[in-house]
Amino acid sequence: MSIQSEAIGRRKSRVGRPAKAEAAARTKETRDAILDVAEEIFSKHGFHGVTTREVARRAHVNTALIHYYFNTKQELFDAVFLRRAEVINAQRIQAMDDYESKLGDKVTVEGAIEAFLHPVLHVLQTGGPHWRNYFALVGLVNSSTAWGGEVMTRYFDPVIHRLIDLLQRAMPKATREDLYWSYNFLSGSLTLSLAETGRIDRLSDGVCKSTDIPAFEPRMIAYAAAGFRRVCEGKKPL
Amino acid sequence: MSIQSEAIGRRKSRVGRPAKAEAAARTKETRDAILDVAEEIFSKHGFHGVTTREVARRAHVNTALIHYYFNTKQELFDAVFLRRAEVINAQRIQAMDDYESKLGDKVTVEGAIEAFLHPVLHVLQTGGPHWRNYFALVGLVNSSTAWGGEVMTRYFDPVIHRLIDLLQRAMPKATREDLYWSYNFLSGSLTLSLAETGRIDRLSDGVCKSTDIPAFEPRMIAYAAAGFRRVCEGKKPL
DNA sequence: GTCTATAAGATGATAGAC
DNA sequence: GTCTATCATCTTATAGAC
Repeated sequence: MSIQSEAIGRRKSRVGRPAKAEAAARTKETRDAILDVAEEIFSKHGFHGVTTREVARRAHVNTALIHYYFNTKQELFDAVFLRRAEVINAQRIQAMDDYESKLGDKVTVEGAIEAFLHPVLHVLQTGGPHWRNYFALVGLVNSSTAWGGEVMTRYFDPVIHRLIDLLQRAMPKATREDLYWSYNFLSGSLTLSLAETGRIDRLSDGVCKSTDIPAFEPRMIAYAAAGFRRVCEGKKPL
Repeated sequence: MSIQSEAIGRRKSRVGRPAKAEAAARTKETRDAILDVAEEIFSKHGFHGVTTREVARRAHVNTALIHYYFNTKQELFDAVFLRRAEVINAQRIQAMDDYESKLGDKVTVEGAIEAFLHPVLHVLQTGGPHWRNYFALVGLVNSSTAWGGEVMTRYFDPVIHRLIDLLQRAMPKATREDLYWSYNFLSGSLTLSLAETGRIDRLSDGVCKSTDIPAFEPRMIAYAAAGFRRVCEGKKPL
């Protein structure tokens, strides 16, 4: 933000700078308002279930501004997806690097999975509704035949491969095939929970709440770790 | 089909019946052609990503016929979802009933999950592309915030509760909360795989194929059963 | 049951004033 | 940067002939 305004300010004399900086700040506010609204309704209704007019209306912004800032609806969608992916991916890579640095050859399946999951669950619990909307969108995209394969690959592959490498170190005899299949099960469990459809709330008649991260996290880690171990280093044949 | 044509035939004399039967058969063919096409493209692009014109075009049918047979686009979608749900749900309930009758108090976690999964995987492998499309649609709907909670509850709750009861019998000390959370993890793993997004194919660089049921089934059962046991009857605290 | 024609409205996107 | 006005097209759905 300050970098951008200084770069612009350079063209004019010093007295022009505060005004420029204010304008740049307002630009960013408008852009973010559009992104936040788009994120929310894309996560509920998918790409085709959202109109640029609806985004504009809810962001209290003129329809033409959507195209001024993002050109097309598709590019708006991509911008929504990318914005938080960059942030969370860096955190997850960092968490896994830190964990491996600390444990070395003593990395465990539980530890690896926790390092992989925790940044997501932490921001879900403390990051406010925007992050909840974002991860609901990730959950939806991940299960979509038209988008899931390509988009998820584009944005999330490096993080996944970091996890697979860690797990391979925890289970040196595991085959790549077993690791990838198991990861697919983990991914499904995680993204369905992120989608927060309220399904488990209805199914359990209120016993479980889809937004209850403290109930979710330890169970998710225990369930996935036990599953990985059984598939990747099980004594009995499958 | 034969029941329907006889019911219609009753109104006219015997000579009218062959013609009536033929007309009824053609009606059913047209209806099914529309449903099959709708199923295919709904599963790829979701409710809003499909137009009734596109369904009509691909089914080689006039646009007005969509509305003649199904009234609205929403009712067409519901008909697509219901058609195979009835078939597969009956099979799954039957498989779990048979399993419990045979094993009685000796039901196992693996056995219960297999009875729950196998009818789905069997029809996926032997039922042709229509069933693949159908389950991809179920996977998409299950992760959708707008549809997932309500629609899945409406169509699939009885089957799930039958599984939970079986698992409770296999693990008498398990709490409802642990059972429902674990089921949610199983559900995510299953529906992501059903969605067949090609994600695992890309991620594993071809080592795993999302359509490879014989590779999927034993791993899925082993992974889920180990997860359930760990969460629902784990000795160590989570 | 199947067709043509069309209503009635929404949609993504742009041009051009300010 | 933000607005108004508008284009060209597509959408669901229906009326009415055959």
